[in-house]
Amino acid sequence: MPKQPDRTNVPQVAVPRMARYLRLLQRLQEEGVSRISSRQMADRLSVNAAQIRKDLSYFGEFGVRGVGYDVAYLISRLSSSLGIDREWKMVIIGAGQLGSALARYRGFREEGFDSIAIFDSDPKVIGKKVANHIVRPISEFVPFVRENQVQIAVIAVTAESAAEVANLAVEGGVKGILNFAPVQLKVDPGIFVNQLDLSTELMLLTYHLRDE
Amino acid sequence: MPKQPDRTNVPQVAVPRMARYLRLLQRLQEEGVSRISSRQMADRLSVNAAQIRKDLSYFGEFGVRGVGYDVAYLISRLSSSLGIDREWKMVIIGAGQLGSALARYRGFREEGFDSIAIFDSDPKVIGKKVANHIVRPISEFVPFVRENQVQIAVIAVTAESAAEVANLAVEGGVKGILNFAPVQLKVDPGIFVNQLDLSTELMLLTYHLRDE
DNA sequence: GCATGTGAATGATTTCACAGCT
DNA sequence: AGCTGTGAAATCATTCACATGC
Repeated sequence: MPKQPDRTNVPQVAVPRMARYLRLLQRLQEEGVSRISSRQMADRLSVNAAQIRKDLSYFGEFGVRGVGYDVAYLISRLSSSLGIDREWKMVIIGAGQLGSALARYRGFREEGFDSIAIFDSDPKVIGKKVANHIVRPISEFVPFVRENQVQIAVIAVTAESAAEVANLAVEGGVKGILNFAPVQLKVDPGIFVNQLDLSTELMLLTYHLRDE
Repeated sequence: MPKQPDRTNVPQVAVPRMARYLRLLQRLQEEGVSRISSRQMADRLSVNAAQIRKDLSYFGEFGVRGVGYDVAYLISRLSSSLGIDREWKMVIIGAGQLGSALARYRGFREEGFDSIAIFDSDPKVIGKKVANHIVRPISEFVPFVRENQVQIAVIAVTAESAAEVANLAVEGGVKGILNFAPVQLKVDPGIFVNQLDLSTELMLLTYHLRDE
């Protein structure tokens, strides 16, 4: 009987690494590579080969001993493990600079993330066209999200409005939030929030650079 | 003799947490709070209070026993620990949607990050105005960065051009790179790269949502 | 009494090293 | 011979619990 991978003991930190592996594999496939070893992947990513093998093993046995991994097969299994083997419906809240840029970003659609609407509360912005979507008033948000079974909301509003907007998202039944506003959101358990703060990302640089 | 905090044994993961603490403290200061305990901070951030104290202790002794931390003082010490107690000169490469949005983002300047120029290779974009800067041709990049002692480059170009652009950045003497392109950059040691991939951030959500 | 700062204990993650398969 | 998958060892990080000081 084949061992069933148990998702409960996947280390948190392994998940973003899996995404990086997938990125590399997609690139390799474009380059025409059809088979690869953990060692070769490790060289390209500057990580330890055993770590790659162990990370993959949390999700299943994808390789062949003595041979390596089939690139196409591994892409398909990783995509499935990361949940991007299907389309996700996503809306963007905040049609400012960042929200508009996100709405237009092609990389999302390529990975199965489909921005189906963009919302704002500013009457000056509502009705304008952003990336083949008309900016909708935030008042339409909850019914829209309910009706269209939207699973993901991307919050690109100011720190002041973010908490309020997050409540609407939860009210509408959204299951995951990617939050660019620099505030810690408090949401119901069962709703997953990924907090992304661009200034914080720059601080990671300055921390390392500060005394050179 | 006071113990000197030894930066070599600061856990990697503590650094982004420090940035979160700083964010909270800035917010508390706006709310008029002047003193806080690790417990109160822990409650607001949903983390363990001992972790906050230990993280802070990697950088010094900032609190008073029996009393807590002075918010203004802790902000100043954290800012210094994270290297944002001064202005950083930054340029943006890529004047597409994301690059333009980043150039206009006000949050950067508030934390001391000063975008002093934006570059692109597309003649259709060069010369246009983005957030009070004229988009400059990439050919001017290396001399500009050298002359102005730019320390940080933000890469917001396609995956295809990113490696090339990173080489230019290093050639110009940039010390830190924030890379939004979904490729692993290989740069000289001593240059610090923070890789930020927006699709990957969404995958963190879908991983958790995939079977609900 | 109250809250910090920190060794010591626990827990998590990474790396090693090798059995097992091709 | 070459490479995966994985227990066991080593390393790294978090939490406990309490001495120390206000």
